[in-house]
Amino acid sequence: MSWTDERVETLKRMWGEGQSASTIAKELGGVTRNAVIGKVHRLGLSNRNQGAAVPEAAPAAKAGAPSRPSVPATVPEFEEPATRSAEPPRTALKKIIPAGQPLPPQPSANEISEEALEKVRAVEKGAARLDLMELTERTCKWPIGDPATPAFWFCGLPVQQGKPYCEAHVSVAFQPANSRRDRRR
DNA sequence: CCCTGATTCGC
DNA sequence: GCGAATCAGG
Repeated sequence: MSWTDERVETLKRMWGEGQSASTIAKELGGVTRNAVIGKVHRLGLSNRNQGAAVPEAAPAAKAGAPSRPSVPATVPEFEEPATRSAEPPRTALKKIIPAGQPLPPQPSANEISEEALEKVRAVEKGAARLDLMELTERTCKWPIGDPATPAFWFCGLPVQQGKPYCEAHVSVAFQPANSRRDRRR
């Protein structure tokens, strides 16, 4: 695969949207996230953040391969804001959750088999208890606890292939239509 | 362990 | 220019 105009444009757009390199790579196909990152740098749009000019004294010397003349490069000068009455709103860029799926709906334990519920309980005791930041495409995204309290985490167990949840949570999240079908009243 | 972007350097 | 390997961090 090569970087056609179209592909570059997609790259620019997605990178601008804050998508991760790996996500972009998947979207484009035929390239790895490394390729995407490399291209991003070559295009000169590496810094999604514009204002962070860190002086950064060269840490130098790694044992293996210091062959860089280490050019300070052009550090764009930045001005100290004269007025600072209040904290800047620090309105961040919209961030997009890396994990593919949106957060799951809370379980409504209506027509779920006792067996499945039991399993879930057992699983939740041994869950990985992951933080939001730690969720990936392969970690169960089932929320446990009250999001408003500190005692809130995500299951985090290995997901079932292609699903956002682990096996136990898949079984309560995706009920077969037949089981809830023909519930007459 | 999974992920993220950053950097280097042979091609 | 390209991107795998590697680095550094979460």
